[in-house]
Order: sequence, then C-alpha cells, then structure tokens
Amino acid sequence: MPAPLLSKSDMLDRLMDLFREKGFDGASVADISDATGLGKSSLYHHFPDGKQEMALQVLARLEDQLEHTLFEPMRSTGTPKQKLDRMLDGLDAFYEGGKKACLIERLTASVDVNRFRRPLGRVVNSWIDAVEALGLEAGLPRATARHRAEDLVVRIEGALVVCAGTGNASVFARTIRDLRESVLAPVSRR
Amino acid sequence: MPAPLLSKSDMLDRLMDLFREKGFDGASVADISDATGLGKSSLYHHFPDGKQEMALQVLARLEDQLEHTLFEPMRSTGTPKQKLDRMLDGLDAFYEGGKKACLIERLTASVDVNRFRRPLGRVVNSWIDAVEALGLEAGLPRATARHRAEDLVVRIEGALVVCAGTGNASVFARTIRDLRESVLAPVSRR
DNA sequence: GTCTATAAGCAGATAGAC
DNA sequence: GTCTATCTGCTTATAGAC
Repeated sequence: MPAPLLSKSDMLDRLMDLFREKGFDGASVADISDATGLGKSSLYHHFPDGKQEMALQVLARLEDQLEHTLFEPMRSTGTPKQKLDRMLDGLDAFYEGGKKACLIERLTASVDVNRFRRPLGRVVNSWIDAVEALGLEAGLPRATARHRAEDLVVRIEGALVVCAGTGNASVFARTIRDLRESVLAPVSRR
Repeated sequence: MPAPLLSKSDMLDRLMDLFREKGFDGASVADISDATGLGKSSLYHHFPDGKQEMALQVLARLEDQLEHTLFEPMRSTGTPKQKLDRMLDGLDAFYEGGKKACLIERLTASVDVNRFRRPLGRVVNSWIDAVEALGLEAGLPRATARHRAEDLVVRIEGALVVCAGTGNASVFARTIRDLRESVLAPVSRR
C-alpha cells in the first residue's frame, strides 16, 4: 500500500477552502479530486460515506479551530477587554479581514434545509455564550450581556455576507473596530 | 395554443419561494416543475436560457419589490423617523419576522463566485444609500450616517443568517427593535 | 403555451487491480 | 492508499406533437 500523499489534516484544509469558495453542491467530487490531487477512490477510502461525510468532517475541524482560536482565548487569563480583543484578532485573521466567507453560512445556504443546520446552531450558540460570559465578567447585567453577545455574532455574520456581496472588505474592518468598543461598554442612561 | 396556466408574476413568486428555500443548485428544474405545475418545456418556453435566466428574472423581480416596499417609502413624506419605521415594518413583513431567508444571500452562497454577486452588490448599495440619505436628513454628519446605514444592512443580513441557523427568530425581532432607536439617534460624546 | 419523450452529460459512488 | 475504468441515476436542456 502506497504512502499517503496528503495528511488527513491537509486534506481537510483543502476541502474547507473549496467548500468556502463553492458551497456544498457547487463543489463536485471531481473538483475535490482536483483540489487535493487524489483520485475519487482515494477520497472514498478516507470518507466512506462520501461527500456528505467530507463536509461533516470539515465542519468538525472548523468547530475545533474556532474553539481554539476564538472561544478558548476568551476563557483564559486577562481582563475582559483583553480577551475580547484577542478573540476579535483571531476572527480577523481567520476570515482574512472579510475576504473569506463563513463556511457554515455557505454550507447552510447552499443545500436543502437542515442538512448542516445543527453545526451552525452549535457554533453560534457556543460563541454567544462565550461572549455573554465575558460581558458578565465585565459587570454588565445579564440581559445586556446576552443581547450584545448575540449582536456581535449577528454583525460578524452580516459583515461577511455584505463583504462577499460587495467586495468591500472595509465594512468588515469597521465592524470589528466598533465591536471592540461597544460590546463591553458600560450601560449608559438614555 | 392553450391558455397560460400561470401568470409570469405568479410563476416568479413560486420560483422565489423555491430558491429561497433550496438555493440555486438545490432547486432542480424538476423541483421547479413541481412547484409551478408546469412541464419542463413550458418553463423553457418562458425562460429560453434555462435555470440561470429563471434566477436572474427572480432577482430582478426582487429588486423591484425591495424598491417598492423598502426604498421608496424612505423617499416619501414624513419625518426621517417615520420613514425609517416604515422601512423596518416592510422589512419585518418581507422576511416574516426572520423566518424567511434572504434570497440573494442564498443564491450568492450556494454557487460558484460571481454568478449572482452583481445583484447582491446592487441591492446592498441602494439600500445603504437610501438609509444614509435618511441619516443626513435627520441631521447626522455624513460619515456617521454612512456607517450607521452600512451597519443597518449588516445587522439585518446577519440576523437572517443567525435565525436561519438557530431557528430562533427573536434575534431578528430584537435587531429590528434596536435599529429603530439607534440608526437616527443623535451623536453623543463618549 | 403546454405536453410527452428523449437526448447528452455530469453527478456521486463503486469494483477490483496494484 | 491509490489508481483506472465503470456504473447508475439524475441533471439541464431539447425535439416535435397538439
């Protein structure tokens, strides 16, 4: 048996890029074969359940990456503001300043309902929870912390959609900048 | 020649619903045939360039609808706040409180880049421009008006993605509520 | 303007050699 | 673990009758 041409990890990286670019239905197995340099049979050897399994494994890897680059930094040491900044730095890097799309959004949008809804829901909720905890740590009332956390995720996802549509990445940059100031700001009377 | 079974307008309505639900690749011509009750040949009679043309005509219709239900009300009579509220009411109805997805986002996300990017960019820009004009009318500095307008679109698109992913429409409702207050609020010193 | 029947090609997936 | 060759079914699209 020949040596593997590509580690599983490298495989998943290339698959992630491809799915981010083309969506699920838009990326054919032939495309995947080209992108990885592996024949179809090799792909089916690694992913016996086919394309669906490829997407699910890519999603699992993504959840891991987000956990490490976004959520875990928020639970480590430092002031809430420092931790928020660290998360936003990770985010900016991960999406390359708005130039890369959100994988889960693309997978969810490209196919029939409920196929990848679960992972998107999981990620969104973990993310909101982590930011909410940060807000509580910073002394915000629970409802405020919750709403601002939801708002952060909403604005990031929205900025990615707008940037993908207009090609204008400055909206993503400004959104990140705003969030640095607004998420943990003390509550002010109107 | 038999009488038409469905007006062009009804046809496009059903197509719009279908594309919103399934995305572009996810909706096969057979699905479209089922949804409209028309045979494939009838569909190709109305849309000689096939599925691509169906999507483009649906997008054109959508742009029309948005123009009438969102943008035009913003240019009519009333105070800026009244006009903003009217637009947000139209928006809430159009997306059924967050339960329906954004068509353009789904089309853009489901297929290879640049296929439907142009219309999304057009809609986003018209929308931002109209909200910016409202902000100027309300006495906001130009940069503030611009940024808040971009932010409105970002938050609406983001809320639709989050609601589609989590099934929790309350995020959409709260986003609309926040926007009613924040978009035209006077600039406050920090 | 609609239909039935069908073409041509590509999709995802598999068999079996090495 | 990878390959070449192949299968089956579904995809978009068309031909031609009514």
